Amino acid sequence: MSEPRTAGKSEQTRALIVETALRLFRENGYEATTMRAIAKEAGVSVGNAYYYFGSKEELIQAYYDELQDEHNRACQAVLEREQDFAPRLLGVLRARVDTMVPYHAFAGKFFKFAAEPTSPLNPFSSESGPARAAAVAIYRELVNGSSLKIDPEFREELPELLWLYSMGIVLYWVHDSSEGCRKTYLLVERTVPLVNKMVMMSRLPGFKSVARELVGVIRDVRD
Amino acid sequence: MSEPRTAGKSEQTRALIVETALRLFRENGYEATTMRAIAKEAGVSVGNAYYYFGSKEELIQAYYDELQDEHNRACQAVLEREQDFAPRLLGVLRARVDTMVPYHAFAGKFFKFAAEPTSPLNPFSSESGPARAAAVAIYRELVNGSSLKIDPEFREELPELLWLYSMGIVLYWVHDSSEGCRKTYLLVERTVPLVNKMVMMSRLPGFKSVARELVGVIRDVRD
DNA sequence: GTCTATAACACGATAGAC
DNA sequence: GTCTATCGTGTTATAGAC
Repeated sequence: MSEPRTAGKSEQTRALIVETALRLFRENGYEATTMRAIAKEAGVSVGNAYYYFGSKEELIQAYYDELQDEHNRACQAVLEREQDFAPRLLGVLRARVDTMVPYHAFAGKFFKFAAEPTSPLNPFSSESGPARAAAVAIYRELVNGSSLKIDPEFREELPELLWLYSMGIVLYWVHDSSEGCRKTYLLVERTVPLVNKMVMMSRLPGFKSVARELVGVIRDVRD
Repeated sequence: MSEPRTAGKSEQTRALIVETALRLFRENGYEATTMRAIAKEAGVSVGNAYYYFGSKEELIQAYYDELQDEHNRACQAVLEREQDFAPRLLGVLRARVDTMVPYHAFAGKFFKFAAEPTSPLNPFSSESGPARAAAVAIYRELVNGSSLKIDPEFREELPELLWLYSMGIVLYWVHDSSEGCRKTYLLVERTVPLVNKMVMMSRLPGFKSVARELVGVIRDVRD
């Protein structure tokens, strides 16, 4: 019978490799960091690194997971604090940007992989399904915990729409070269009231039909 | 004095390399096609291929340029034929998808580079400035040639907004694995009436302010 | 199952000769 | 402008040790 310690050791090695990789990525950039350097710095062999991670790209998944955890924690605080829809949305999106900002310098290199349809890293892939579901769940909690009075069908789809909106913010952020990503924060602060206004308007007669139609489109083109 | 033929030869070699590369990309995919294979098939040395194109990635630019030309031609036909805003938009977007569909199999590999902020291939880069301006110009002609009665400030920004919308369609298309990209066509057909309706509504009192605010946001966060 | 050590491979890219 | 030779990289293979 093997000790439970064995599994612990394995996890330890895996974690060591990830930490080392992320540190080197941060210090020298993604492309300048070689698998040989990661292995050497972590004190393992190249073969061992490949035993745990099928490719250099796969190391990025660990970074995504870390980001997601961090964002989740930040969101819980926001959603406990705020009651209304707009401040909740603002807080969640600000938290999203906050967690990403420290990695802005090399996020672009990572983002490249997320953009590839065939990559498991892309947020629409089946492999990203659980991560995506977790992210959408935040927006569902955001919506459900607020006193938003809108069409139930629209309310059902709103979390996914908000997640898409957040992906748009991320897309802008990746390309934002302003100091401290000031412009991304500006984009969030200026668009949240707009989104809020449009959501509110969806109740008005004459706009219900637009909202309904929007729901129909989403359901038809969703994978 | 060198003959003008010399410059012609250079252009000839360059064109030969591009043609060969695009053909091989199409036949075997982007990643399976090596620079060695391109050079060999074109009858030049690897070093010579790199003399004309700084990287394998750079060969993709030629493909983009080709797509853009094709789309421009298709759009002229549409814009001569249609007068109203909605059919013009529908025609232009359908043409956009039409020109891309034959390349769907390997477009994803290309798209990856377009997503990288540091790449000259990305549509928001300064190197893409002229191509982007040409693309936005199509939407400007689309708007100006139609009898659309909207706020002048909003009208000024609408072409860029429509271009962004078209980029969203492209983004969806890249990930669309339905036969013949049926779902992308569906997305276009279902969202164009929605966009049209929202643009029309921007005239109504109570929505003018939203449209104005949107214009303000765009101007503030634009690079 | 976890790990080392080293060699080898194919590729993108570059150097330097002609 | 064009070539050949070479480099550095991600990745794989081999051949084992514990």
